[in-house]
Amino acid sequence: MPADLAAAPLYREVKAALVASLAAGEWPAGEALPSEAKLAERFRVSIGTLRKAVDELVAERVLVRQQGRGTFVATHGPKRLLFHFFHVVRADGEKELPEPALVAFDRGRAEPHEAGRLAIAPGDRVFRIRNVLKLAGEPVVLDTIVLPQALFPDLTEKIFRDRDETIYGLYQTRYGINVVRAVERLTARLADRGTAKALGVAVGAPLLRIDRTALTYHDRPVELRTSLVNTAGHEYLADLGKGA
Amino acid sequence: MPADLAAAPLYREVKAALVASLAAGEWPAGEALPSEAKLAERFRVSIGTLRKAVDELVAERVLVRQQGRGTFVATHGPKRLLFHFFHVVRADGEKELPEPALVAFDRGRAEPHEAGRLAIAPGDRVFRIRNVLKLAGEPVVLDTIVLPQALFPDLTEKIFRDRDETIYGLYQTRYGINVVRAVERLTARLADRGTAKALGVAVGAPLLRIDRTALTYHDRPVELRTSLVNTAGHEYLADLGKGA
DNA sequence: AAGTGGTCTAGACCACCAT
DNA sequence: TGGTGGTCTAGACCACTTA
Repeated sequence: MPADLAAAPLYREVKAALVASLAAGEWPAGEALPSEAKLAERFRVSIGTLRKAVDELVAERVLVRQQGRGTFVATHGPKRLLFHFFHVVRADGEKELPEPALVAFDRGRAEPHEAGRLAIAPGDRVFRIRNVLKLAGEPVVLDTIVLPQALFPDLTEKIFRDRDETIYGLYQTRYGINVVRAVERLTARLADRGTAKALGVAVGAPLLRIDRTALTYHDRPVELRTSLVNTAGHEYLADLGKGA
Repeated sequence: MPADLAAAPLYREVKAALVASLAAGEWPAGEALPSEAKLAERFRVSIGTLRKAVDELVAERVLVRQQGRGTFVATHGPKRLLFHFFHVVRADGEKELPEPALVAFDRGRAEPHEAGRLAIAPGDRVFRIRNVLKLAGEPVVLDTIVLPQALFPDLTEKIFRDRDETIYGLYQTRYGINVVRAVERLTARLADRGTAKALGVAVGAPLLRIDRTALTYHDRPVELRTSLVNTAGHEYLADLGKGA
């Protein structure tokens, strides 16, 4: 009997099954998965094969292993934010946790270009949230977040403002939406009046613009974010070739 | 007998030994390494352990495996350039190979800030090379490359201009210098007169500035490159969370 | 057909954590 | 002490390339 033409290796099937369970919320954020021995039994594979599947999810930072304790769904704490989702650092290279201040929280409709990137229909309801991020007390980044209301049904300004965790942490713990990846597109722009005022720069000053699409399992988009960064004293740090 | 406090796993030692051999040029660019069975024998480890070491080097794109053929030192061809070291894409997302045009080739001395990043002494001899990169026939990027002369002893304008491969390919094949990683720092700047002319934009137009340090084995810096990008029709694409 | 990397398994032992 | 992940090994078999 000929082999399947596009037969995926067993460990990929196991990985896909794990991702399906994760996407279904079988193991909530921070929860321990069953032990590797039990998972291997459940999928009827050897422990080596199971480990290879988990290895890949650990490399993608979806899962976290802790020797002696178990394997966990990675949580969105300050460390993960700083190391993997916030690349603006001081010009001297020092990393610093941004301090967000809510500027506006509105409801609206998705523009066509937003709808395309969010995989929703133009005109669908969205939240528009605006934040100023301070670094060392100085406003450096102006963020505009666009969220499909369908994914965050009961979100309110109060909930957003009173969260005691990171923004992606809120998505994860309250809405079961786990951001696992993001794609960023960077361009240079000139500051308009509103932005100049918010960031304390001159109109026409050069700004770094970051257009981010945040994705959950299966590369489903869940958030759009535009960041305007004053790079007078900060820069965007990218590391190529480590596995990116 | 107590275990070593900071004992590295065997496969890490094997990996370090492989990197040492690579850095020493034991297997030149594009050459096949000995088979996994032979390498396992050489390091006196099981094939599984040897494979784990090679796995990591493959993930870092230092080595390339080809089933049925062997394991090779990764070469710097157009594909590797496009996928891992050149992140400027058209605004519609299409990737395109840049076409470089040499603008200037000079010898000079390292400025203090350059010396720091290149791990050489201020005043050491360097090459300064300026390129304009065209995309779809239009000038989009102005590159300034700084190279320590000590690492590229016989480099001349003619050699640089007449190469029939990528720039990193030239470093690799002619000088045995294999760029395996790069760190990029991005900021927004306004175009000065010279840059505006080279890129065909107005003085004061916003440009994306990329400061890259290219590294070889053991994170030794080998090249500094400053790119000024006209992001009117292009953008810098970064993928977070895939392993970056 | 011979040689290479790719997958899968089974089991032993170690290091770490909770109790 | 028992359970967890981490390492290392040995071997079988498969898929692919080259000649």
